[in-house]
Amino acid sequence: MNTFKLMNKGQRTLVPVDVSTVQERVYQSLRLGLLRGEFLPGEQISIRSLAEVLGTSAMPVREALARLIAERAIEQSGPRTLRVAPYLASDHENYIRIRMQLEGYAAERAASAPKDPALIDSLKRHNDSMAEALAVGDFDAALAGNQAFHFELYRAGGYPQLLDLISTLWLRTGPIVASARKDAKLFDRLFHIGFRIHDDAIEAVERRDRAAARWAINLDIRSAHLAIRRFYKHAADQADNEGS
Amino acid sequence: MNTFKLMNKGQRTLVPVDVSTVQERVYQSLRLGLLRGEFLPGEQISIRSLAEVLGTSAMPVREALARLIAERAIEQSGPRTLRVAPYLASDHENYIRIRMQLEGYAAERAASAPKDPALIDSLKRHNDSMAEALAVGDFDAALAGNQAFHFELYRAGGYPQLLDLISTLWLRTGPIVASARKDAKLFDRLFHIGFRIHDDAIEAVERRDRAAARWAINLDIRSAHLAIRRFYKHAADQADNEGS
DNA sequence: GTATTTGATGTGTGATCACATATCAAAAAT
DNA sequence: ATTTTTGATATGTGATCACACATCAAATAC
Repeated sequence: MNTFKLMNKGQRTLVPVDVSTVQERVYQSLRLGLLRGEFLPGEQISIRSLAEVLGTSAMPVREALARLIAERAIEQSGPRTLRVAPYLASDHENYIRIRMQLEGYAAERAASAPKDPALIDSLKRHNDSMAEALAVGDFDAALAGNQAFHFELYRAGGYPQLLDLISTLWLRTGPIVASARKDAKLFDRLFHIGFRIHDDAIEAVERRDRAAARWAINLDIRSAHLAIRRFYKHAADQADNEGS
Repeated sequence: MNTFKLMNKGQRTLVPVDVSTVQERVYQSLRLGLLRGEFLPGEQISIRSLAEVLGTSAMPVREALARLIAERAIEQSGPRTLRVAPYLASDHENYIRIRMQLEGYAAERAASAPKDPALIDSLKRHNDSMAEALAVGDFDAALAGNQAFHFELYRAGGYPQLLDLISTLWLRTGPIVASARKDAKLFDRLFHIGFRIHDDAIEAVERRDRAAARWAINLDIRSAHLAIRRFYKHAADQADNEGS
């Protein structure tokens, strides 16, 4: 008669409980939105408006935003105002340097890991999908492909904690990068260069060349940074001209 | 006539508003508690109990904990259970490697910055206060001195964002480090070694020797790590013996 | 005596309300 | 016509309540 109980107890130990709270889904939704550029840098955020759009009450949104504030993806610009972190040239440059340290290290670790043909295949696939998306002008898919490539590589480094830190950095700079799509020509060129650098990175991992892997990723980050800086500088100049 | 308006617009940009909400004070309080070792690794956390102790309602505590969860200082171990991140040897080792990348880089930047006698003085003062605290067996003050030394150094690197990342890493590993105080002998030796390494770091900064600064900080982190690993290994062995 | 059931207690989650205050446009006074 | 005042609206913050569920010990049934 206690057969059932034993069964229950036996399978109870580590069943990955899928308790998906409303707050969690709101959080993931906002996170995705930030990475896909659905929020502009500096854009004001309202708890109640978001709650209405997402079809929940204000409570889960409030908590999800609290988490995003803790990750510095959203900031409190005043006593009663939330906004997406705006673009600030010097801040962004700081983030780029930090990202080079962290992501360069992750790439280095990925290249040090035992050779994994499946990884190489997967990286190539992500990079190709990025190029294909670019060919048809689908910037959303290109961004997703780029992100998938990078995180697949970093995941191979084998540090969940490092991956997590890098994620929050991407979350902070996500809206800034994604907004650059407004200049289609620049965005297109940026990703074409990225595609070639990714190829170098894949080759470096294949050769298990740590230094080359780090170098490639750092070049990728830096070149993207330069393009984005140019974009915002251009936007600022244009705003000045209109203002005068 | 628009003088006032222009002034307002000019100074509006970065006024550091001091709206200290209850939530913020709760958050800072919990943060300090974590860093000072008032919570044990793996300890269960209850919103309502904390609210009672802190003399607030559950609401601010809930939000403060949400932020700490986002920073991975507290984790959700089950559907309805919060706890301080427990000690896990491999996880902690990962954090150590990441800290070496980030804090080593920060030290490097501090050593690259223009020479600043006030900084050197301040570093020496923090390091001495750590040694003095140690001499009278005040581990709380020693921990505080150690922390002050490190963050003073990193602050000199000039990257607020980097400092922020390092802070969250310290928050995650804080309870683990602070708990090691239970082995007074080990803790004492750990800090004595730290004192000497800090001296090397100060000297490196004085000479503006980036490589030496990075090396010293990395040695500091690594040696602390080894001591702490030994502490937890010893504690686990003891628990095994008692269990047999 | 032992195994099962039950019930009290404590947990995080989410909804709803009251509140102080920031913002902005309309109205009033100069 | 310009400046000042005012009032409506929207904001985040915090308190309180209802709820579903997990845990554990006491009570019950075997």
